[in-house]
Amino acid sequence: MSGLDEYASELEECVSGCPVEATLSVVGGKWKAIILWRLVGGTKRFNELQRSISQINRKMLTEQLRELERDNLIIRTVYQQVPPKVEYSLSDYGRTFIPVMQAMAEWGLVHRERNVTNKS
Amino acid sequence: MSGLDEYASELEECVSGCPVEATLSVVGGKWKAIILWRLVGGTKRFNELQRSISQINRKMLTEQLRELERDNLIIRTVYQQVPPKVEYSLSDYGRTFIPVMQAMAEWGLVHRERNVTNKS
DNA sequence: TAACATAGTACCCAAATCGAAACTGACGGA
DNA sequence: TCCGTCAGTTTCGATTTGGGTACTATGTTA
Repeated sequence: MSGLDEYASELEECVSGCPVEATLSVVGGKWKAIILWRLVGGTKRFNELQRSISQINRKMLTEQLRELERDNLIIRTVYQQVPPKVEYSLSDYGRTFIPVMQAMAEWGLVHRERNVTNKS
Repeated sequence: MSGLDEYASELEECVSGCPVEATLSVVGGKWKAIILWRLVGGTKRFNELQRSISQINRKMLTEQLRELERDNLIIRTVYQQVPPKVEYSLSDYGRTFIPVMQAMAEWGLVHRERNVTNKS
């Protein structure tokens, strides 16, 4: 209990803004965490990403990638070729987000199981 | 590296839907994680929550709380009093989400520090 | 000569989300 | 009688997000 309380006092205080809110301001929204999670598996090309995230369209994917690049979470590499080739990968900073995504993914698995066995 | 790869193969596969996406479907959006994080500190009344999340208005808070209750993450307790008293607290299931929030909060702290020291 | 591929951009419209403000209801106090 | 409290609901408008279609470049392939 006291361990959790320490966390609470350290992390919960929202004087200079809630830290959870700070995280959401960068990786919130419908797509960013999903995109980053795809990149954990390694460098991906634009169309590769789009195909692996079935519901996203080009415009959305472009926008989200641009914002992630602006916030230094991913690196965009353009190869001067025809047809074009652009690769996206996690930056070192982006990789610091992997533990958060792992926590989310694990919880998501359990959540899905729970919703299969216990439909309430 | 292989430890991470195991995670990747287990968690990244999105055949039955990406687990990160599954998590976002329940606690995604602008407010839910923030509300849940407030409740880690213990039971809160409606107005207490509203005051502690300065940017949220009553309508949004009501909606988000209703959805969190519907998904069994929080418990709503109504006291038959005038003026009304309604308390919100994390359910056992909601508490399983604490590690994810902790990961988010920790990353948020580091992110903020980074943005203070390195304004790029 | 036409089609195909990639990684976009531009434009325009629809839908979901967000938010400010007013309203509610029942009781206690001035 | 009017005001304040709490926990909302209702209404309406604004903002954000999402998405379809067409268009771009250019080298390779049929």
